[in-house]
Formats: sequence, structure tokens, C-alpha cells
Amino acid sequence: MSNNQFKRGELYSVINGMATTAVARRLQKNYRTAGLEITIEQWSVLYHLWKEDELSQQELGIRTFRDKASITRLIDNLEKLGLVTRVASTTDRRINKVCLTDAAKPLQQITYELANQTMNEALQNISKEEIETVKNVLQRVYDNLTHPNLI
Amino acid sequence: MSNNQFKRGELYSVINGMATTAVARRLQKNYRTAGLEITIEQWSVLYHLWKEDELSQQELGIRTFRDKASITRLIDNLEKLGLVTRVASTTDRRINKVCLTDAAKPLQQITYELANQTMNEALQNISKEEIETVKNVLQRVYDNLTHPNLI
DNA sequence: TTGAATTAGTTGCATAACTAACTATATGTC
DNA sequence: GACATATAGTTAGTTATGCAACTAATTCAA
Repeated sequence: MSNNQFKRGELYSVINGMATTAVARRLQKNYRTAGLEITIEQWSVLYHLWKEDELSQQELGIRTFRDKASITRLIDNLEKLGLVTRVASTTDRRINKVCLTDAAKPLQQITYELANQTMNEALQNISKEEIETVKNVLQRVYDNLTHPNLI
Repeated sequence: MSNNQFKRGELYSVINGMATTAVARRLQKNYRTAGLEITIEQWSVLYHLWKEDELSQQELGIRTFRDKASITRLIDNLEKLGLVTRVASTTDRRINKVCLTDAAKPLQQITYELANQTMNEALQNISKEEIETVKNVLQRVYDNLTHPNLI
């Protein structure tokens, strides 16, 4: 029943996800150093809007792995910063489409560059095969916990 | 210079660490379901104290990857719950030793079991070799960002 | 078509995160 | 011994997170 793949002493460091935390922290620092006054959480929303604008808050929650309350507050703050606006959908009045403003445009290029640069720092001396394995395993862990498993 | 190991579209899902977030969320849920009124953050502190009691706040910060302000609040809350006490060090009066109380003892066994059970859910169908690779890569990512690199 | 169930979003409450500025104690150097 | 520096911890301010309860709009079914 228990396959105990972890020694007890290692349990927490895995659950904690120290590495991804460190990456997020470094990226935040790099944004700040470059004079960008946005948080990485705000950036994560912009990132998805740059890929596809006018997403609903619901959809943004799914794509960024957040609940809808968190999205509500993130959009509140992005609106205060003048980077997005909420536009009520004409076909379904429950839905807010979240739309990028012109003020958000200049951020796209510089934040992508800083994010790529940060990933390059983080991934120094790590092979493509290793990265593929990590991505694949993390996805399966995520799926294990979010899709009911019928084994 | 840029080795761009990530396609742009994949950047965020990696930085976000969705899998570790999902594991933490599931563990929190399992604690709640079992009637345990502690957060996983609080548990992470208890976890290290069970391994070695009477650690300083500083040391707890290092072992749980948190800054000292965060540790101050976590210990505040654990003290309110009656699970730990702060005891001033006799040899260095700047230091608080954080000590487990008797009330914390009964939590050790049950939280370990739930954590192990959660990890087993999360790691279904993932091989030991894959787990080793992930742990190894995440550690190297962490080291890349925290130790100055002289290449 | 009316009433139940579902969906999208907001709000209140509690916890937690980071930065920066602060206090207090300890250390090290002249 | 005295002053500069470093270390341990606290506090204030802002942002973010999750859950649960709520409103409003939509859909489904009798």
C-alpha cells in the first residue's frame, strides 16, 4: 500500500518546491532592478493575456492555477495600475472580459527578456533531457492530484 | 549567450511550479479533512522541530526557505496555538530558541502519515529514477540562483 | 414559464509572503 | 574601553492566497 518513495527527512523539501520559489523570487528581483513595478503574479496574468487577449476571469484562473477570488484581486490591482480593464461580455452578462490597455504593451518585450534571462540563470548546466523529465514529472504530479484516478 | 531552453509558451508553467503548489494544496486539504487545524506552513516548521528541537528562528528560516519576518509571524501563530514556545538563549540573548510543547507531540504521527499518504497520491506511477532526477535538478536550480556563480 | 441548479464574479476573514526600517545584543578592531 | 559592524528578531506596509458565503445572470427541466 505505502510505497514510501521518500525518506522522511526529504519529504518537506520536495513539497516545498524550493526551486520554483527561488526562480519566482529571482524574477521578481530582476523586474524590480529593471524598474518594473509589477509583481510576478501580475505578470503571470499579463503573460496569458499577451498570448490571448480578452480572456474571462474564470479562464485566467484556470490558466494561472488560481481560484477566482485570487483572480478578482489580481485584476483589481492590474486595473489600478492601468494595465487592464474589465469589459462586460455582451453575450453573457456574468462574464468580464479582461482587456489589455495600451499601457501594458511596452511591458511585453522587456518582461519576456527578463524572464528568459532568469530562466537561463536558473537552468545553467542543466541538460535538455533533464528539463524534459522535470516538466513531464511535474505535469504528471499535477494530473495525479487534479484528475480523479480510477486505478 | 541565450540558450533559450524553453519555448515562450511554456515559460510560465515552469516558473509557477504548478505541481508543488498542487501538492501543498492537497496536503492542506487532507489536514483539514482529518480535523487538523494547522496550515502546511505551520506544519513545515513543526516538521523541522521534530527532527531537531530548540532551533533558533534564524535556523528555521534557513531550513524552511523563509525570511526572518515570515518566521516571526509563523512562530507567533504557533505560539497562539500553544504548539511552541520561545525561550531566550542563555548564552546569546539575541536568540530565541523555539521549543515544542507537549501539545505538539500528538500531531507528529498523524501529520507524517497524512504527508506520506499525500506524497503517494502525488507520485503514483512515477519511478524512483524520475523522482531522483527531479530532486537533483530542483536542487541545482536552487543552487544556481542562491550561490554566486563564477563561470 | 416558473423554479432549481449552475456559473461568473465579489467580498469578508484569516494566513502568509517580501521589503525595508527598526531595536537590541554581540563581536571585532583600534 | 569605545566605536563600527554584524547578527537576531520585530514591526509596518503592501500584495497574495484559500475558503466560504454571497449576488447576479444563465440554463435546464418539469
